[in-house]
Amino acid sequence: MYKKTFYITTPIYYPSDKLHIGHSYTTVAADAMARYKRLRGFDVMFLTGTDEHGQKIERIAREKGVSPIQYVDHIVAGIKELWEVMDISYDDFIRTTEKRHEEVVQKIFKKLYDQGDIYKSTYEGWYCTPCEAFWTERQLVGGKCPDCSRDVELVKEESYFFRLSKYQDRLIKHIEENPEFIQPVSRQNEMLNNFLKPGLEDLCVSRTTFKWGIPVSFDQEHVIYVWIDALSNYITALGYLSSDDQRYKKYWPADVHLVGKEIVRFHTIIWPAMLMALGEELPKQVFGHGWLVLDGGKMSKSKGNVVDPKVLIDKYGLDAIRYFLLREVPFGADGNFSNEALIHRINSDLANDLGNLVSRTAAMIEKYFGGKLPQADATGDFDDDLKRTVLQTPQKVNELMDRMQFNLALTEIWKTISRVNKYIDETMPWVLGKDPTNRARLGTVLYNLGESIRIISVLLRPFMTRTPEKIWGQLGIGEDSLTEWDSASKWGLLPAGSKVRKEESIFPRVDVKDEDISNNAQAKQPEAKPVKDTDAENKYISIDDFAKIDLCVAKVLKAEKIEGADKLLKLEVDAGGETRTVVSGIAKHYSPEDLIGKQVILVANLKPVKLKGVESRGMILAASKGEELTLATIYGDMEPGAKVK
RNA sequence: CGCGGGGUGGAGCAGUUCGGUAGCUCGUCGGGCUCAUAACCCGAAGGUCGAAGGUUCAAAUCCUUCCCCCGCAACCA
Repeated sequence: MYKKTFYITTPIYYPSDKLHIGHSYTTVAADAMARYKRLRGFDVMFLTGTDEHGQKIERIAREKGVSPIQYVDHIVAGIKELWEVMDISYDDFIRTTEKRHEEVVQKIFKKLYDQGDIYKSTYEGWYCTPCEAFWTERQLVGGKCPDCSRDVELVKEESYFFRLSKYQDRLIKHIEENPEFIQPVSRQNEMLNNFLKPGLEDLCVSRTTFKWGIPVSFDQEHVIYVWIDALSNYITALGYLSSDDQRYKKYWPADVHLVGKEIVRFHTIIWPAMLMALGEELPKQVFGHGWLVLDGGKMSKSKGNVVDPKVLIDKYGLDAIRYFLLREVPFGADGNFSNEALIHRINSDLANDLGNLVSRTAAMIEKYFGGKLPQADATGDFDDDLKRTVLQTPQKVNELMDRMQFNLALTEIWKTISRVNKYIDETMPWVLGKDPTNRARLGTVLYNLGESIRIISVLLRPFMTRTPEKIWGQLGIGEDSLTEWDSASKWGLLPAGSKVRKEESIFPRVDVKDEDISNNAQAKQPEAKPVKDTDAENKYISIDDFAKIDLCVAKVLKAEKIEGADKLLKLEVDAGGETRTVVSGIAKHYSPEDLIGKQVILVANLKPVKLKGVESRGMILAASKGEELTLATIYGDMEPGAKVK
């Protein structure tokens, strides 16, 4: 039988370090989509992998005293292990160091060269010798290397270029005629206005400054730079230009490339242009999702605030993490990641709503019917409304999943869970249980609960990989016909007489007191930057360094103690047209009423931080020695907001 | 004027396309219930929708100006 195909990819990750929760986010989303499509009957191809070449890997390997391939082998093993732990159902994992990839990349390069889409020219850039890195004019920070802040020199290098500019007009046309191509739409405008309309420059696609890459087959001095090497993974994995291109014929063009918003550009400009040059079809869609941000700031290795998914899974369980990632953030927008939010989701959605629903239902079937699912032959009030709500859910979930709105799909499922919980209160089975004449009605109520839970469990299958089976275990479901996707649209499949057994909670509540809910619980302290300046230079800061600190006069409007903290006061200050909340550790020295109306000095651009659950935006200056402390203030009156320098 | 996103009850968000009772989740308070994981159900309080102007019978929504936050600026999902 012919099945419709569905080809979905994640980016190939750069194995310079362990992956963090952001990579998991992309991959879990792709996995949920792949699972959903499989359940809908598609022949799915789900590809992920690693982008293993480049100067950075070469350098890190050298620092560690191993060969690049040894280094990436090690990291990639860890990545595969992580995907194993996260139940990522990828169909293929491509590594750019594999022969099947390298050979085809060389062919692609040669082909583009032969047809004139790649030409040799010179590349002019700023070179930092110690870092062995090229930078463009715009990348430089104050004319210095953005990595090490040392001087750079202008260097000309022979290089191959791809005629990106040639495809500019066709790209613009394609994007404008295919609104589905770039999702969400906001990214489409960004690409058009920001990059395409102003005009594209030809792209440098080879390097001579490092060796860890795929050599240009006809010019051994050059290795192929990231663009052609990495992006082409989406077709080399399918056997494009190889002796066996069956999978390419079957699955290409991709239905969706799932990418983080920062690489939308490469996937919607460079990659399509390459495909146009090759005369191949373009992917149907590139979906750029947002980021999980931590403490309002981007998660990154250099900031040292990365969250390790494994730690979270060990602590809270895989399905809780998968649920959180897909539920918490509208797919496409940025969202906050915090342990606090995670625990909230686990407790309220998973433990209280879903877990508890399963528990109370199983407990009642055990209690009133000895664990044997009763018949449903005494319908009554609320039944129709319950069934209608439950049976409407699959269609809603389908529609939302087709638009990759994971969070909304889950919201729909949880609305249904809520409806089912309400049904228990409406029908009050514990009251029915007291009067034997109500036995048939009680049985029906419990049957309806069991059947509702079955349908919910089926709908959870794309998102959660362990929980549905746990539920089936408790409801005595063994047959596939009761767990297929389509079975979620049919009422009454669960056979009476099924053996129901209350087992341990599928989602235990997390005791918040035991947890460190601060966002930094999972974050490493940023490593101290190696000192690069000489001692003499370090002793002083420049006027520019000082200028980074934004000090201003602020007037205290409100002050109050913070519950549960003996040193902290919560202050509302007027910082000149702006009211800020600042948490200050001065409660032992000042009482709130002392402070109202006082003028203080505020460090206005200090990174916000949550103290005892209150977000503090800034810091009040004070002088202290030992136990003594006194606030810094202004000599005379000054308007709030006035700069201090 | 580099580009983009955002500023809505205590927290996190929806609503802004095509103006017309400001909605959801969590939290708080009150009530109900006791089958269940101190869970579940019902109700209530709480918002000058970043600021100021303008258009309009009517603005969170349209226009103008401004302020603040975040990100991007040739490979950090």
